[in-house]
Amino acid sequence: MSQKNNKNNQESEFVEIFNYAGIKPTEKRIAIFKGLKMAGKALSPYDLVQYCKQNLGLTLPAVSIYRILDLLVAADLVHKLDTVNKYICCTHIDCHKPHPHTQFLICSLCQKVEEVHMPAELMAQLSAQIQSHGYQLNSPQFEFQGICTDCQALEEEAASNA
Amino acid sequence: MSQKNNKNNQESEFVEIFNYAGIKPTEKRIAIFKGLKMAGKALSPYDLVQYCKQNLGLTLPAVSIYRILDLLVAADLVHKLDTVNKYICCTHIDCHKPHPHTQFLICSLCQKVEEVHMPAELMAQLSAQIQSHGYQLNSPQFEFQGICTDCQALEEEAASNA
DNA sequence: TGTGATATGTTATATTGTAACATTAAGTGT
DNA sequence: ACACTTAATGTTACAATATAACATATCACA
Repeated sequence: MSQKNNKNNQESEFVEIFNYAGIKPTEKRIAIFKGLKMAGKALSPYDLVQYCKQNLGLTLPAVSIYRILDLLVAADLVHKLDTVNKYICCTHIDCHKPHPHTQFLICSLCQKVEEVHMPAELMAQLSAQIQSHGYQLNSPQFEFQGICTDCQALEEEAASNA
Repeated sequence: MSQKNNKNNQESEFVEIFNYAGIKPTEKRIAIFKGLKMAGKALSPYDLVQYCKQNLGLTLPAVSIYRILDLLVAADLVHKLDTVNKYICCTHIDCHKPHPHTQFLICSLCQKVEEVHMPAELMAQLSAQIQSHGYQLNSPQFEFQGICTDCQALEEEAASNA
């Protein structure tokens, strides 16, 4: 099977995902989604402009990126990380069902993002607490800031040198 | 006791707080801190420019606000809400001791912020979970987005009218 | 009172985000 | 195939946010 076929398979996979999500699979939308998936980390809209230009040879105006990202977020194919104003590809795009609470761990130094799963019970307790204070969660998404293992190691190294 | 004396008492209270926090109690710093306290809600740096001009008759360049806010945050007199890029006065400035985990509930519609206290055990479990994924929390602060009771009511009203 | 350190102001500019409108492309019915 | 409508993207302009580099002012202390 040639590279071209692999590529086409991937493209058609995206088309399928878009169709399932109920949004039209246009060239630009797929490119942005693909870029975000390829990048494997959270990107800002302007990061994506760069990424698409360098890695996909596609020059898009920032405005289009903003618009398309909004669309992808609304379709739940992409998550917006409010704490850092970046976007990340949903890891559940293959399981075609609404997914439960999503928790993101964001490294405040290198900005690496991990989508993790915490015990459902713990998240339920947390939600209950928040609701007991009168707040209704609008999205089942939590973002937590921390320092990832890599950056912890770097920090320790720097400290021992100083 | 005259208004003037009340004001002076308040000012001197601020001076005391600043001294305790180890930062010099300059006029501008106190003004910004006071403004944030008076406002009683989270403000962006540019919001604060407006607020100080209108309510304190003090015109400060945004740059100074940024700088002073950074300082106040470092001194733990003010919290920065990363999710909304706003600042809010710490509610514990009177208790002169390092305070434990702080949780903020932020209304995603009206931006009202409440600093709440959740069960220490729940927060400990949450921290443990986050750390078990290799992330070390850099600040004991959680921000949760939701819709406050007031805005919930407004939404229901709007829905019934439609 | 002079002098170094700290605090604030000025100017300029980078970055991020949106609004208003123009253009292009894609469907739809005849 | 044709005109016609709608959706998608691009262009331009600009508002809002944030920071960098440097200038000036203020304070503390010898």
